[in-house]
Amino acid sequence: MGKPQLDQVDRLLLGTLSTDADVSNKTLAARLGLAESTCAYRVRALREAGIITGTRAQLDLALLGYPLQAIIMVRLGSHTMTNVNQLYDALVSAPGVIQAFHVAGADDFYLHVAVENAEALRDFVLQHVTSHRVVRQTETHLVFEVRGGAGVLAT
Amino acid sequence: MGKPQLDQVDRLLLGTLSTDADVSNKTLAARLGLAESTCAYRVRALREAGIITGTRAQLDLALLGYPLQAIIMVRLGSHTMTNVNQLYDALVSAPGVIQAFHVAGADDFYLHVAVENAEALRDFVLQHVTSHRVVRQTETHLVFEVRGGAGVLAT
DNA sequence: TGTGAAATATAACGCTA
DNA sequence: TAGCGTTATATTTCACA
Repeated sequence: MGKPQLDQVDRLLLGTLSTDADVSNKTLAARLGLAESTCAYRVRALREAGIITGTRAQLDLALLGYPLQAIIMVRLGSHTMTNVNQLYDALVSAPGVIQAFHVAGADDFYLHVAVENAEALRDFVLQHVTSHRVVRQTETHLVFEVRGGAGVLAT
Repeated sequence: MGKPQLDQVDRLLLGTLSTDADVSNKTLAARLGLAESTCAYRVRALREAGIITGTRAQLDLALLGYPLQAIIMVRLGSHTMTNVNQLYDALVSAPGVIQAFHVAGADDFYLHVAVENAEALRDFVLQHVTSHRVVRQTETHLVFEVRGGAGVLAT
């Protein structure tokens, strides 16, 4: 499976689906001026090529009762491979974690979390982050707002 | 429209759909032991309540030709409301931006970006970030890996 | 690309607890 | 009020021409 060849139509399809995967094949085809069968075929091909890895429902976290978001920067004291991987596994499975970035630099992980309130945020850090021995330091930054970006297909 | 009352079934539905929104209503109902009509009704209700805001296709950015990801921290020199908002608007519409966080603390924005290579990353910062007068400083951190977290429904 | 048959989704209905 | 099962209608999916 070599590098897939993507034309402009594929990029338009991906751009649309990455914004709204609910569009029916019918309207998707009409929007791009494709035959329905062709459109369905191309979307399926993009899935089989692994370009589209899946689709996810987006949730309103505030309405769900988690109106407070934060980025928690996590710095380790020891960087053996097992330490890093075990902590990573633990962090991504902690309840409230939306995304976990393993990064280069002074910090090792950035955690994007959503919680009920400030108290829950404090408890999260204590229970799921600093409770790990290997964690040397954390820094918690309140998130005012998150916006989805234009993505890589905006050009 | 007050605060919606979510029971355990709703939380299971949301947990499933936020992981894989492609499941058919039929299998979704079977998995939770609901009648198909009930299942469809509840999902629709969650949409109408605004809990489910939409669904998005997830893309494999590396396969798409953007194998390099980074977090760019952006610090402003002036924080008037118009400055902040105008920059925010510009940043989220810059090609390659996956997400933009407006945060509290020394930095103002964290940008999660995906690019073709290191050169493109440099160009992105120069063209779409530091080119704005109001930007005083940036700090770019390479992302080794991103993982989706357990989410808020993991409990 | 177009077509047609099978599968599925949607929405409305009445019935029950 | 919420769940269920059943309809009829619309739509999607898939294999094939």
